[in-house]
Amino acid sequence: MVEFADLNSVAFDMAPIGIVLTEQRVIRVVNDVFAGLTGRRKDALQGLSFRELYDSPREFDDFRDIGMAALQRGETYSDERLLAKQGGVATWCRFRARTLTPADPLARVVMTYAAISDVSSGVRLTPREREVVVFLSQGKTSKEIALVLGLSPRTIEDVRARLLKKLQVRNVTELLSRLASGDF
Amino acid sequence: MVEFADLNSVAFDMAPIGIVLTEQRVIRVVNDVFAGLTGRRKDALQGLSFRELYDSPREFDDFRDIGMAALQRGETYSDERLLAKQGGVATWCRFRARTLTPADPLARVVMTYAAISDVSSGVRLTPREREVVVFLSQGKTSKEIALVLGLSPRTIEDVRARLLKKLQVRNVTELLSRLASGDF
DNA sequence: AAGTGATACGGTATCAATACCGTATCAATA
DNA sequence: TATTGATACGGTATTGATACCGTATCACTT
Repeated sequence: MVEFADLNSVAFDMAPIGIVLTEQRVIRVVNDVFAGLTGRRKDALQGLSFRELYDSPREFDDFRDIGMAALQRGETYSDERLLAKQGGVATWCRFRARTLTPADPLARVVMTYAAISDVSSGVRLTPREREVVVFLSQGKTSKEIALVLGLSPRTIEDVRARLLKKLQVRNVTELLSRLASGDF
Repeated sequence: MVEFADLNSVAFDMAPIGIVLTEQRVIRVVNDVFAGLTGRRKDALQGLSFRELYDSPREFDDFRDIGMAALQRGETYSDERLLAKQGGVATWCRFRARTLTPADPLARVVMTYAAISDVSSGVRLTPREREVVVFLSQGKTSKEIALVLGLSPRTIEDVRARLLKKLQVRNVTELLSRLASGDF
């Protein structure tokens, strides 16, 4: 049987989720899965600024402002975001962050990235479909959605049908379940 | 600055998700967050069978069968499920599992639990309700669930009705939506 | 100029889900 | 002992969802 310290590092590296630890936004530790998400080698990530992983400096700064309040309160911050992969491909991720130093939140942060779906290889939804899927995820019926959008319930059923066909599922609950688990 | 090995274990323990490594379903390694999710001490979890974390042996066995196929293919298995906390409170989690030993999947598994919401608003779900809500979150129909559990579809509809009444929602999609957003 | 995909809407048929009615067993407990 | 809650099942009625049929407009692209 493997010894305890070894198992710890195995659990860290093989956890089915990307993990990265930064100090003042400089990458100090990553696990194998995170390296895979970024399409870079582990040693290439060491010491790299987190800025390099975003497409634009603005995206980078956005998070610094958005997540800061939660971090200072010692809470876990979470959202969904794109993680840039080398080669232009992006991965849609559930992102979570927690600081180890609430007084100076960015001094040491542990972040996780759970891949939801590859936007590049995924199915493209139309604006109307994206609009409706939000109402569907709130448990609204076709009639209720039609009322809000000022359309015929029949039209909402059309959008539902298009969504089910595009994503190859049998009902809306399965659609939402697969969206949440990143099957698309 | 702290040395590398230390940072690794910090990243492991402070990652904003629960991580647990099991060997033949016996808990070998857990991080601080997982211990917190279960309401138990880290040392109390060491060596414990995973069975102890579920209310009934049936709930325990359910997963073993459901996730096995994906694990054998070396893929990450994921669903949403309730993790029982000591004291009766349950936490709705995004669950992910990956085996390190595809030939004998349960020999060594790393699992993560990302807390979605505490079902803590005075609502207590029964074992059967918890069992069924997992299938519902996968978009399964009453007939499909009845087949798997060896019950009448009529009985599954009873459980559905109890869940809707308990959580004061009008349909299953709304139930799942509120679970996912932490409204309970 | 023709074709394609998205939008919007109507009808209809079928299946699933929800909401009631009822009975019955069983375990816990007041 | 009586009651309560969970489980399990049957019937039935209504609403919602899904799957087809059709037409039509509009923007965009071959």
